[in-house]
Amino acid sequence: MPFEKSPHPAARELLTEQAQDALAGISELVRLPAHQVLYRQGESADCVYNIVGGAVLTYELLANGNRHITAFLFPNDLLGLSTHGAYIATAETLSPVVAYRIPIDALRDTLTHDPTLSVGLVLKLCHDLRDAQHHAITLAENAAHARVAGFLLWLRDALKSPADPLCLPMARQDIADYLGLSVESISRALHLLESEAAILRVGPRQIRLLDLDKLASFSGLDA
Amino acid sequence: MPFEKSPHPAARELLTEQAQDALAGISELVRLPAHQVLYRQGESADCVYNIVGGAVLTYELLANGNRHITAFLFPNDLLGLSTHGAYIATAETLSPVVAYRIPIDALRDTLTHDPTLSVGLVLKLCHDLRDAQHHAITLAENAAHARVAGFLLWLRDALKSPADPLCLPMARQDIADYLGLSVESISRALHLLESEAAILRVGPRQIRLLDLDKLASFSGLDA
DNA sequence: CGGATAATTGATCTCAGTCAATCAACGTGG
DNA sequence: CCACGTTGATTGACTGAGATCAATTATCCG
Repeated sequence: MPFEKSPHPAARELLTEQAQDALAGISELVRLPAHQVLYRQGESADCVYNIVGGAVLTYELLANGNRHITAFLFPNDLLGLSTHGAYIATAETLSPVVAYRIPIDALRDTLTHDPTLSVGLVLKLCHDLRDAQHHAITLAENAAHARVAGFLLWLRDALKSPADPLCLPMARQDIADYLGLSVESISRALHLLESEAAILRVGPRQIRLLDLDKLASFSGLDA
Repeated sequence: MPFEKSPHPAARELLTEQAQDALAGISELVRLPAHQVLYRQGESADCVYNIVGGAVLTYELLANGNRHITAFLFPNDLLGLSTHGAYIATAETLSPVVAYRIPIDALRDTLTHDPTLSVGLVLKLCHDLRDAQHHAITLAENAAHARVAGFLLWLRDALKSPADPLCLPMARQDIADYLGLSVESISRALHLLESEAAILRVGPRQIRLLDLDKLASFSGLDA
C-alpha cells in the first residue's frame, strides 16, 4: 500500500516512530533468555510482541509430527497477531531477546483512537504478507540449492547486516523446517554453493556471501 | 488478533458491515469479463479491489519463466495492497467479476479518519497472512496427493459452497502453479484420491468430495 | 461436426529423502 | 589441562516420489 511512496523506510521499519511511541506507551519491556517459549499454538492470544533485539521463530506442529517454521523474526518485527483469539503458532526465542509485550486489549483501544498506529500496522502487515508469499514461492521452487540460495539472500536482507561473515542465528534443522528440506539437503546445498564459489563456510554459523549475483541467479527469484 | 472473540464472523467476512460501507462510499463498482488483467506486477499501485462476485488469481513471474500463483481470491476478498507503491503480483480474473475499485489515496484518507475501518482491515490482513502461511505449509508438505487433498478442502472452505459437486473455477495449470507441482502430478493425485473413494471426478471442473475425513487425513494438516 | 485446447495416461530419469557413518565443536569433570 | 561424551554438521549409498517427454483421450466452442 503506497502510503508513503518516496521516503519509504527500510522494509523492516514500517512501524513509524509515532506508532512505535504509541505502542511503547501501552507496553512492557521484557527480557528473555535464548530458547524460551513466548507463547504456544492454541493458547489464548492475550499479548503481541514487538521485538527490540534478538531473534525469534514461530512454528506449527503438524498432524504427522513435522514441525513447520512459518517465520523468523528480528528487531522491529511484530508477532502474536491472530484473527480468532488463539495463537496460530508457537513462538520461541533463538537468542536472548528484548521485546515490548503489548496487551491485546490495549492495542485494540489504541488502534480505535490513534489513526497513526493504524496506518503503521497495516503497512507492517502488508510487509509480513508479502514475506509469507515470498516464503511460499521459495518453497514452490523445487531445487534445494535454489531455496538455500534464496534463503541466504533473504536472511542477509532481514538481518540488515551486510557484515561480511553472515551470522546465522538458527540451526540447520531450523533452516530445514523453514525450507521444507532435510538437514542433509541443506548441507549438500551449502556444499554446492561453496564449490561454485558463491559462498564460503567460515563456521557452521558463519557464512561469507562471496558472489551475490551468483546467489541470486541460483535462487532464480530475482529479475 | 482477538478483537472480537466470540461473535467472530466467517473467516472471509472480516471486513465488518461498517467497514464495507466505509469502503463503498469511496469506491466505484466495476464489472470485468473473464481472463482480464486487473493490474500487472510492478505497475504503480493506485487502486485496491474488493471482490463482490467471481474469482481472481494473483501470480508472480519468476526469472526462470515459472509462474507462481500467490493467491486465489473470492467475494469479500481484498487485493492490491502493497508496501512500496508498486503492485507485487499480477491479478487476473478467472471468471466474470464484480468488484469495488478503491483509489488508494481515498483509502488512506478514510483509514486515518475511520478507526472502524482500521480494525476491519487489520483483521482482514491477519487472515490473509494466515492464509499465506497455510499455503506455505501446504507447499512444504512433499506428498503431491496431500497437497491436492488439502487444496480441495481449502477451496471448499474458500468458496463457502458445500454444494456437493465442488466447482473448480481454475484450470489444472493454475492448481499446479499454486501447489508447486506439474499438471501431470495434479492428474495423478486426483486419480489416486478417486481410486481411494475420497473424491469423484464428475467433469474436469466438477469434483464431488465423497469423504471429507479421508481427504483430511490425506492432507495431513488437520489435528 | 471439426479443430483447438485441456486433461489424462504411460515410460523414463533425476533429485531429494532416508538410513547410516564420520567428523567437528563444545562443555563437563577428572 | 586434557580425556570424554554429547550434540550438531557433514558426507556417502540407496531408494522413491515427482518432473519431464511423449502420446492419447476428452472437452469446449465455433
